Amino acid sequence: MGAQCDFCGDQRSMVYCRSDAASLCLSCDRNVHSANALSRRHTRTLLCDRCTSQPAMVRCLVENVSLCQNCDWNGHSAGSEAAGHKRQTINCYSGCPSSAELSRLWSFISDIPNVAPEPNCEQGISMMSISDSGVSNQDNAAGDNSLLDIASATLTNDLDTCDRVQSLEGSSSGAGVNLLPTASDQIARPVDSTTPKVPYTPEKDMFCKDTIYEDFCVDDVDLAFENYEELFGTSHIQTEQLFDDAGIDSYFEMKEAPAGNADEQKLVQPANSNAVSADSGMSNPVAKGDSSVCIPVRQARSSLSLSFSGLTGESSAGDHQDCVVSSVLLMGEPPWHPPGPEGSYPGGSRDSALTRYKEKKKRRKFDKKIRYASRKARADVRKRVKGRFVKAGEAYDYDPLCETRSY
DNA sequence: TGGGTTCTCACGGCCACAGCCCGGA
DNA sequence: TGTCCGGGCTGTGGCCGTGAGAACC
Repeated sequence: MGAQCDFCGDQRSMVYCRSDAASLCLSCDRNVHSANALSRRHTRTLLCDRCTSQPAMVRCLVENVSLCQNCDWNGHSAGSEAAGHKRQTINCYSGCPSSAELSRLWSFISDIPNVAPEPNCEQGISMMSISDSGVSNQDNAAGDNSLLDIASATLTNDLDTCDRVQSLEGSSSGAGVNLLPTASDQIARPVDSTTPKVPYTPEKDMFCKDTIYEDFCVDDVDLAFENYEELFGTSHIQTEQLFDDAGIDSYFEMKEAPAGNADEQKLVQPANSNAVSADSGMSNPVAKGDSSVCIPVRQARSSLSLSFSGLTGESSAGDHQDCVVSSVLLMGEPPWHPPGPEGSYPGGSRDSALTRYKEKKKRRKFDKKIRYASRKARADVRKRVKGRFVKAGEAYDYDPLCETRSY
């Protein structure tokens, strides 16, 4: 480390905020991200110990350093001495966690500075959400129905996932490149503050212990799907196209197909693209509690890579590293898929599901990519008259902040 | 079956202004 | 060659007007 905090310029920076593209010390992190509800939603993670400029994705347990994707790959490439180093993924968080909470989140960090609770951040840890992608010290409270838990569970039910984990443990490039855990399915997955905290059992993720899918809650998934949209910018356009290509109806038709084995389901899937096959992964019965049927992770992964191909040059490595999509695509069920035995639609619920989907799609702006978050933030709070911006200090009929009128 | 009316939806323009971009000093 | 300055341009969200298409009579 050694980089100074971008905010105060005084303290050593420790965390990286992708939304702000800033390295911050913990104190400034709390100050900056307790300012308002929007800033509290920024997901942060540790700073890479090696380059001190990128968000860390994994923790090398041997070298005891946090590494970003590039440094990880560079340092643990096949053939290198460190290729076999055991690594753990590093959690993201949002909200305003205290130093104690961060200590629990990052147990491997011994020198977390003490940070006083932020009075503006009334909920503390309850406000905080942890993006669990591999490591946490929290016990896995059974029944905590978190999306990420489900995502992890989905992975852990797949033998391929074991391969994946092993590949993470071993070489990060070269011969193992095909099995290389993409940023999308390997690393920290930010979660909106509204998403429940994620309990975690390290053994579960790292060693593919059995996991069950009880308490799968569609509401959680809905939340996550919103997050996915919110966080993903461009790449979700692919997702829309994905649905558009196959058509949402085709998806529901697929879901209504006789609940046979996976092969039968494959037969009724639209087979026009790999992207659609990602859908097939999403419709996999894994989340129904059938641990005997697993998502073909390699298939899903290849689909993921297609999805990510939509990232433009403007997308930073961090965009890849956010990879909420992994949570969504790998979690076994589409976000609007209702819970219930066999995942079937009771009479009439198909229409409601379709309606919900359409409403969500309507709310979304798939074709819009925010290029300048600062401008968006300003526009979000700018006063208007009949939708038009007004000069500062002039009469307005709409204030996004308080929805009051000046006259 | 064709014409008229109504409704829904999509799209673009408008507004202010911070910050980006780029040319010139 | 690098830095600074200033002017022009860009992009942001909500509302409204307009046109296209669907639905109905």
